[in-house]
Amino acid sequence: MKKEEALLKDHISKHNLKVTKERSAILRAFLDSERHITAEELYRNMREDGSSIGLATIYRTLNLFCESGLAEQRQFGDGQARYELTYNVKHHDHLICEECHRIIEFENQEIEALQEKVAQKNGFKIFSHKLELYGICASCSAKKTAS
Amino acid sequence: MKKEEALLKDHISKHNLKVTKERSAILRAFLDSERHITAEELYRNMREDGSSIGLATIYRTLNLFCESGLAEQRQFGDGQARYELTYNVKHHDHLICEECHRIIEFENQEIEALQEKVAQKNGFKIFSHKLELYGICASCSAKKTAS
DNA sequence: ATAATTTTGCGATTCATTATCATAATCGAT
DNA sequence: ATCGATTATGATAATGAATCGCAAAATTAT
Repeated sequence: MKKEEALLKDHISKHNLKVTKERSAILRAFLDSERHITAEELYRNMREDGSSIGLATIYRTLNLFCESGLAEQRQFGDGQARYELTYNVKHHDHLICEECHRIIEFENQEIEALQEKVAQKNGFKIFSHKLELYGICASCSAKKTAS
Repeated sequence: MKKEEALLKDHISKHNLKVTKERSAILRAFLDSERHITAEELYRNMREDGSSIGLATIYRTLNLFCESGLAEQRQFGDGQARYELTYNVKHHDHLICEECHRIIEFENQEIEALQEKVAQKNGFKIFSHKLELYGICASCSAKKTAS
């Protein structure tokens, strides 16, 4: 059993929930899918593979993944929530190309440390943060100057 | 005439738009209101003061403010867009208390510089960024440990 | 003032997400 | 394995924020 599956089952048993074939199937599909997927995209992917799981269940299950600590929900400003596996994944932030919508992950320990400093100065204890850099990537930039 | 009003009128005349009493009233109310206001809040504030301007017009006008460079729209993850005066206001980021929803603004030049460095390393040109620190403020923290 | 154009308010509409509810599946105890 | 209690599911309705369409009203250039 994969450790992601074990984590989910642990959360399920601790909260009097139930292991269902739908939840197992959605977890498998989620782990297989590209990062930063939306509920709709995951729904369509699974339908194409013959699944008959409903969209509401996808939403419910993705929320369950977030509650269990497997995943996190992100809002990149396009109106749809995106879900990302975060269990056993190093923390990182995002660079987003507004042209081709490519998402690059990065981590920067110096920035994290400075954030802590800012929080401390303001008497805050940080639980989470969101750092997103929006711009244009090298290849889109090249395409633009070419045209 | 305030410089905010002048900026808006400049944008209006450059785009063959029209100065209306609604737009002027919304601008006045917006400048008077607390920062990070939602369209609904601004709508309710104005209604309470006897305005009969419709909600759709508030939305349209706040978008106009953003297009004119007066304001910016922000998403703090509670599902409603918030609007903030940014014209003639120094750039800053946000600390958000998840307990009392207080929003503190801060600026940190070191972090900004590091962001540029990250972008450069990845071949990106940054247009904008979003840095939000979510946590609990000192007074809420004190209340919690007291109870 | 007139005509051309833009704006407004209202209600209808969209879109993502959640709630409802009847039926089905799961799980622990027998 | 079966039963009973509880939770999960799928379909659809409902929600809430934001936008759209349209007829009527307001604005601007002439």
